[in-house]
Amino acid sequence: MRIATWNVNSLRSRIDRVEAFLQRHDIDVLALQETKAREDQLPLMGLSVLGYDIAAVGHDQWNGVAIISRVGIEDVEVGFPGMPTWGDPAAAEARAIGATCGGVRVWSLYVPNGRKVDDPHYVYKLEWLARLRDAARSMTGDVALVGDWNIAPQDDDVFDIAQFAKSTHVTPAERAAFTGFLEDGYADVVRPFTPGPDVYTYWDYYRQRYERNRGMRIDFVLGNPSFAARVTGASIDREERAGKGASDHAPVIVDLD
DNA sequence: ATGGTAGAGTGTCTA
Repeated sequence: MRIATWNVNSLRSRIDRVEAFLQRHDIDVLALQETKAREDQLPLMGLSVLGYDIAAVGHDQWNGVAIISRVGIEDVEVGFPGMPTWGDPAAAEARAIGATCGGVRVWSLYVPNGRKVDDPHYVYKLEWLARLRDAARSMTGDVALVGDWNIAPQDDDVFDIAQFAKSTHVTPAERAAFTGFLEDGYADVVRPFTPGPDVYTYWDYYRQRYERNRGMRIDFVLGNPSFAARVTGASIDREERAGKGASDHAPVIVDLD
């Protein structure tokens, strides 16, 4: 089985790229973030023609997560138990969706950005991660927590750590939150197959960051022990970020036995 | 400190 995660930065504006990606890589399950679509704007006809079902939670203008699967979508859950809200509850809700696909429990996660370290959104981000960790501890079966974590766990995961001195994504508190999942038995199943430095999953649209490979590694697949034991390979589809009409994130792909 | 780009949708907000 092949599972992927992708911050697509609008599903409707990039549906052609999504369909091409699914076919190019023979994807069974695709977790999406920043779909920027309400549920009533989904599903999209082309996906069902290709044999995929979709489960989604969305919002008018931003956020939005979805899971696309051709191996079934069962026990769909919007949000995880204890997930904090912020501002518009509908927007806050549209950051996590879980489903069992082909026997694997997949969570598509869009971790709050945090904005600035002195912004209340940063506190919200840390609280959100703490509650996710609590929820993840009691998840059973083969579990994958996938998506845009908005954390660069290592200095090598950003193009120039000096430029992030006063920024979110690299603070000790955010990195400790990420490490907490590892302490609980979850593993980054992609990094062993994609050794860095200078291996990224996101490049800002500004200043030709992709062309100069000035990016960040912030999209991860964290698997619990039984999931991780099934992983046979992983890759980052860096080429998907190239050219006109690309998302600012590249898809991350994991193979299971 | 600011601005650069992109997507939601027409007002700015979010990243």
